[in-house]
Amino acid sequence: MTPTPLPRPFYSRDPRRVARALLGKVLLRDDGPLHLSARIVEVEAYLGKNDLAAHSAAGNTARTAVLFGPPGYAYVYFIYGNHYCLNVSCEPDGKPGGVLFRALEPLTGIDAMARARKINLSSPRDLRSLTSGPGRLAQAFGITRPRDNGLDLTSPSSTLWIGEDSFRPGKIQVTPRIGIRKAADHPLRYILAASPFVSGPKPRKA
DNA sequence: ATATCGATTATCT
DNA sequence: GATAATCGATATG
Repeated sequence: MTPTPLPRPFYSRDPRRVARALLGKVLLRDDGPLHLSARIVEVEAYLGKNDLAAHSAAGNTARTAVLFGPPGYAYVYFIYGNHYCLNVSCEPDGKPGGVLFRALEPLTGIDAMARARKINLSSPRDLRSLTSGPGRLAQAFGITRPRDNGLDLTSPSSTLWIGEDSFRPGKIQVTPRIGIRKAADHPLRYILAASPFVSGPKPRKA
């Protein structure tokens, strides 16, 4: 079943509400013959105000302009000299805010994702390593700043967009955000508690 | 199993 | 000049 796109008003609100609502939705790459899709299982909210960890805290610059623009657009940044990470802009035009995609569950195009990640899928059989982590999922989807920053994620005619199908998420868990030094104590990370594709060490039985 | 570290560059101070 | 919304490799228990 093909997902239907999420409209712009979906993103035109507080990033915490967008983050929660995005869990269980689907990220799609449609680029010529390439068709990838994966379910969103882990996200983080970055607030426009009172959030020192957000890139928008440095003001509206060439780098962060998308975060200050209208909602529903891709903000892609480059970090640690190695990795791209994907966000979607939130809040109405003029107000910053965004949601970072931290982990996905691969649905279709798994072989192409493995190729993009340079992972041999046969022996470790570890689907988690494809899209579990913000840098990993960006690599699996071929997301870069030059290609994808500023794309409209509400339009299926974009090569990258977000849709919903009939999936209904189970229990949602909220934790502190990962990998930040500033404002590390706020509970702004949202995960599907039942998903084995959440980033971090492999879940272990109690 | 956890801990530490190098990679490599855009951005900000 | 220092730091960063990370990852993968290596070292150590």
